[in-house]
Amino acid sequence: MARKKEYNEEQVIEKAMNLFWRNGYENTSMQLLEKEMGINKFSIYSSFGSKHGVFLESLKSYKAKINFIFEKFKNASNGVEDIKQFFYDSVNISNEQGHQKGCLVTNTYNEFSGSEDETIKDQMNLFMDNLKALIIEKLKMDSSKDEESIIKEANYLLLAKHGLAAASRVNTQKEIEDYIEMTFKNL
Amino acid sequence: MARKKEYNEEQVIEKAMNLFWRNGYENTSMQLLEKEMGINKFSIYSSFGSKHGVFLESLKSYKAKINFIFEKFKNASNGVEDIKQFFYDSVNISNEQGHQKGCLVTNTYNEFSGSEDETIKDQMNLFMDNLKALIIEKLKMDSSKDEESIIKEANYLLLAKHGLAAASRVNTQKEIEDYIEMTFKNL
DNA sequence: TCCGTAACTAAACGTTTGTTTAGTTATTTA
DNA sequence: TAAATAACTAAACAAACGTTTAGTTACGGA
Repeated sequence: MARKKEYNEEQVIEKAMNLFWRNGYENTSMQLLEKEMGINKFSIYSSFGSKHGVFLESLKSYKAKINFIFEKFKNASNGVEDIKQFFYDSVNISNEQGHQKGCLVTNTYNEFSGSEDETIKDQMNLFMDNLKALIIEKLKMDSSKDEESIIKEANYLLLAKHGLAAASRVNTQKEIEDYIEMTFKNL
Repeated sequence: MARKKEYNEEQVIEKAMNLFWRNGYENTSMQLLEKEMGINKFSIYSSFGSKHGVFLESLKSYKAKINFIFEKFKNASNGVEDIKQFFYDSVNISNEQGHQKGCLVTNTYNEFSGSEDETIKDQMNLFMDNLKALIIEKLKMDSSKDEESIIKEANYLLLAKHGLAAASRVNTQKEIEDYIEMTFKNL
C-alpha cells in the first residue's frame, strides 16, 4: 500500500448520481462529473473505469436511495391503496428541494430505449419486472378480481407509473395529483 | 439566377424528419443528416441555416404529416369516444412499417424538457395547449359533466396521452391497447 | 457565347467529447 | 530513513461534433 485516497467512492458517486438524474447520461460530460464529484478524471477512471462505469454505480446508488419506498410498498397490506401510496411516494422523492427530475430509472429507460446498451437495458427490465410483480401481488389482495383483469390492470398501472415519472419532470404538483386520483378511479 | 437546386427542400426535410423521429435531436448528427438527406453540409446550411433550423422544419413537416388525424379529431362529434379514437390513431401512426418511434412532438417535449431552448419549448406548449382545448371541447359534449371534472379529466387525458406516446416506443401493441381501454373505462 | 452567380464538392475549422499518459506528491512498510 | 507504490495534477490524445470556407461546376440572362 501507499498513498490513501482522499475521497470516498460512495460519496462521489452520490454526487455523480444527482448529475445524471438532472441531466441524463449523454448530457452529463466528464468535465461536469469532474467538477461535481470534486475529483479529477484520473481518479474517476481509476475508481470506476469509464463514464459508463460511473453511470452504473450511480444507478446502484439511486436504487439504494429509493429502496425504503420499495420496502414500505412490499410490507404494506392494503392492496390497491398501497399502489396508490407508492405512486405518491415515488413522485414526492423527485420533488424534494423543488427539483424536477423525475425518476432516474425511468429517465434512463427512455434515454436508452433506442440504444444497443444491453447492460443498461437488462437492468431496466429487471427493475420493471420487479415492480410489475409487486403490483400484481397487491392487486391479488382483492380476491374479487380474476387473473385476467389483474394482468390487464397491472399493465395499465405500469404504463401509468411510467408516464407519471416522465410527467413529474414538467407538470405541476396539482396536475400530478389529479392524474393519480383519476388513475385509481378506474380500478 | 444561376444553377438550379438538384434537390427538393420538402423532400429532404421529410427524410431529416424521419431521422429525428427515430433518434432524437442530439443523437442525430450532421453526418447522418447528410447521408439520409442525400445532400451535403453546404446545401443543408444554405437551405436551413443550421441543424436547429433543419429540426424546426422537420417539426413542421411532422405536424403536416399528422394533420389529418387532428382534422378527423376536430370534426368528430361523439365526445369521449372521439378522444379514444384519437389515441388509437396516434399510436398507429408510429407503428407504421413496424417502426417504434413514438410521437416526434412528445419525444421532443421530453428531450428538451430540461433545456433552455425557448423556441422549441414554445412550439411544444402551443401544441399541448391546442390538444388540451380539443379534448375539453369533446368532453363538453357530454352535458352531464360539470366544468371542474372536465378540467380534471382533460388534465388526466393529456398526461395519459403523453405517457402513451412515450410507451409506444417500447411496449407491445397489446399492452398499449389494454392501457387505452383502461384509461377510458370510467369516462 | 460568355460573364455573373447560385449550387455543388471536399477539406478544414475550432470545440468538445471520452480516455490515456507522463510526471509529481504523499503514505506505507521494511 | 529510504525504497516502493498508490493517488494525485495536468496536459495531451484521437475522434466526433456543428459550422465555415476555398475552389469547382453548371445554369440563366445579356
